[in-house]
Amino acid sequence: MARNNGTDLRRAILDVSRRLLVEQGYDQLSMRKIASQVGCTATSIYLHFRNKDDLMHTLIDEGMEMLYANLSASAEGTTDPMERLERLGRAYLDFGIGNPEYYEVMFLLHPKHMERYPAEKYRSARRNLQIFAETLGQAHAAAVHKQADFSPQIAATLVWSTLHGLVSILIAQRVDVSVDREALYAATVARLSSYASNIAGRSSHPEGAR
Amino acid sequence: MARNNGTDLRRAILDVSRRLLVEQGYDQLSMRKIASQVGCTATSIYLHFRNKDDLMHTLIDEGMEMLYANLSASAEGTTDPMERLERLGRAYLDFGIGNPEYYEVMFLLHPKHMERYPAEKYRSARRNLQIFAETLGQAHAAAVHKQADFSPQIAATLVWSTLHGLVSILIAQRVDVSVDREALYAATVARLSSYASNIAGRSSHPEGAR
Amino acid sequence: MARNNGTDLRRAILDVSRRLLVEQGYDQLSMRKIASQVGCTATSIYLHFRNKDDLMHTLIDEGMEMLYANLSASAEGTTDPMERLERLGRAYLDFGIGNPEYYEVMFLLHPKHMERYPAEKYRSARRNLQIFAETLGQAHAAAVHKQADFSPQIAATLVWSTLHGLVSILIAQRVDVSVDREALYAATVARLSSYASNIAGRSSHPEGAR
Amino acid sequence: MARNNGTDLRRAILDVSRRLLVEQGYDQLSMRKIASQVGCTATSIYLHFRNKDDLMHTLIDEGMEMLYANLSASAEGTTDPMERLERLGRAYLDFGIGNPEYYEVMFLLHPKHMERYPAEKYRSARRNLQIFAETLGQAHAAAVHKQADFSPQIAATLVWSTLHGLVSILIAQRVDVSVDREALYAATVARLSSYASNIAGRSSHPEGAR
DNA sequence: CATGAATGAGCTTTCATTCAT
DNA sequence: CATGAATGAAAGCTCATTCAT
Repeated sequence: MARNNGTDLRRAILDVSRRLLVEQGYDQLSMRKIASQVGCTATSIYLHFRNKDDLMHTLIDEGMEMLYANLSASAEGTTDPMERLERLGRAYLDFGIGNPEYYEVMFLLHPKHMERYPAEKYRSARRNLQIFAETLGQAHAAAVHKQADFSPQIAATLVWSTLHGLVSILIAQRVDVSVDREALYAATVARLSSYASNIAGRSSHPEGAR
Repeated sequence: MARNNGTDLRRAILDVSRRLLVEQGYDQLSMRKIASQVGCTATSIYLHFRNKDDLMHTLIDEGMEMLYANLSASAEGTTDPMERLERLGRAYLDFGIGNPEYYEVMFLLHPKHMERYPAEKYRSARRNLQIFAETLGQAHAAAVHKQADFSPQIAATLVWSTLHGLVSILIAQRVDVSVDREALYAATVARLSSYASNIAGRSSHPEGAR
Repeated sequence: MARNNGTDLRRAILDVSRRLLVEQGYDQLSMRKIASQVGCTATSIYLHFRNKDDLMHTLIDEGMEMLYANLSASAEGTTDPMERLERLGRAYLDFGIGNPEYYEVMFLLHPKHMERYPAEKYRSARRNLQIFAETLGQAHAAAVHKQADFSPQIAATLVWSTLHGLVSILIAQRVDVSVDREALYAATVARLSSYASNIAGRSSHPEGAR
Repeated sequence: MARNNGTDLRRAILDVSRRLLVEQGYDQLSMRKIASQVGCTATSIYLHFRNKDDLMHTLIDEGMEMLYANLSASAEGTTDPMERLERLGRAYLDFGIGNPEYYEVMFLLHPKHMERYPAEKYRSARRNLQIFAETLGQAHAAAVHKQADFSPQIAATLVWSTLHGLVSILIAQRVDVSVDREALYAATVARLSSYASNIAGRSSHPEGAR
């Protein structure tokens, strides 16, 4: 109630918005509700954000940061590319499943709903993709002298697509309850390595196999 | 304005709804907008659909039927499980990319937005999943006498998750324009076979294993 | 479903309307609902009633008839004016409490809601009032040679007002649950005789008696 | 259009609502109509009242306060219970006839139409009933050492029922124009004392008391 | 920096009623 | 005698946003 300054209010608005988003979903989120939870007037929000879109964009940016932080942390302390990759995969899945409504705004919300969000901003996802790409590149480098089937960028996109596929069918509650979540998790993460393999060509199974 | 009969109007409402859905997104879709595009009154829609949910559900049902038809047709004339699997995969991707409007209601819409849609209806997706599961099972049978890492049901879910992942990041326009779509397609479809492999254990990479 | 002729349909509409009225109240009553319960189209109702008001008026008329029948029956077989009066009172209360929604349309509905109901029609209540007035007159005659404080018409209106007062506070659920209904009933009915007394002047507290 | 402050608007909304209520009846009363009469937008009403019910409840509360004030004032300066009772009766009738709009929401509206009005609130009528009960109790005390036929609470309810009966048939315009209003008034008020008598047993018919 | 008041557009849904058949 | 299709009006309510203070 007593607030020091405007920065605090901005912070409070963002925190409340994120919480409401996570708790109630995007289309339950209104300026009025945010204001009432923050303890200010709806009008005050406009002092800190140009409009609702601006607020959402800031939220998305923060979400991307959070995800990036999670991914970075998950990979720390490991240099083995394959282990890194699996850890990154787990971290991504954990983030998505753990913050479903947030994830929804970040990745599932139709751009048409967020018309004024500058297209390039969505590509802040790119940095999150980059961390995968780098790891895949390392795996490629480790396996050496083999031709790639596709570029690291494509490999990273495929990794993402795979992870995103799992996250989103889980979020959307489309998976039959009888299916074991952990099995899906484990299998999905385990398969990520094969994308690295493909960059490196079949050679990454090879020496041992032969 | 002049319309032959009620069936036409019903059809027109469904078509317009789909179009608006993909053009403007779910929460921009209103009975009024539909009506205005169709060229009738909002009230008239209620002559054909009990309410907005009913309209959506019909859309979902139609989509599920279409998808099923596509999948069935794609697999016809092939008995080789691996080829079947790839064809199914292609068909799924084609459907999703080619009918983003349908796909959006069918798989991207959060159930929270469609509260009154009977849970069991979402499982009409199950039939579409089943067709994958059967094919995976055939592959398993073909590769014989090896333990499965996971059940056909899980394998099918993973296949779906993989396909859905690609479809939805494409629909949501989250993929960098510089990335080659066909490469993503090809790589994704090519990987589906590995799910069959895993059901059959590593033996399906036969030569080295033996 | 199979219906003989139009008279039957008219009858069915009225019966269903009355039932719906009793069960769900006036403002839940719509032409559509009636039609659906009757098993015909809303349009068909208009073949038998000019509009909703016309239907309601017919219903009110029937209600008045019912009430009149109840009152008549209740008084049969008694010639003692005082006993007749009490029986009439009971019958009125029973009708009102037993058909609250019906009673509401008949006596509580603001004329503004039923604008086109010819004012004189409301006075079909008059016949119901008349039966009270007659009984009060008989009591007057029995007590003889005393001046009346007010006319039988006024006495009847007062009787009605008293009964209506009780019925309507009960219907409107304004009476505290701790109050014994039967005590209210009994006291109200018992007091009706005093209206007769007043017509007959104080003499009916028979000076001769004391 | 130009308005000093929000209190004025709130007041205006309440006043207009009452007027429209009596002019057109409850179910013709809409937020839009109120707004248009007040000269503001329908939305503005929601700045002062949570919803339509809230508006109605405020109206009821105001009415109850007014009635209580009138009753209190009417009885001031008299200690004789019988005179007090008659004055209270007059005051009640005057209020009802004089403020049919208030009276309608307060006592004629079926709770079904006002679903969300907390049941206990309707019992704010209790305070108004209490003032009758006390006066009846005083009469009982004055007449002493006689058994009551019924409790003061029942007596008060009967008094109310009697008064309400008259008010509501008058408001609903169900009384034949040829009937003299003042006669109804006078007779009704005069009869109230008999309720006190009954509490006190027949002893209040003085001959026994003497 | 913040607010209270107000707005206009929009929402889904229900209604009584009409008209061509 | 009955229908299916359609309508225009209206309902209660929520929304993002603005403006004067």
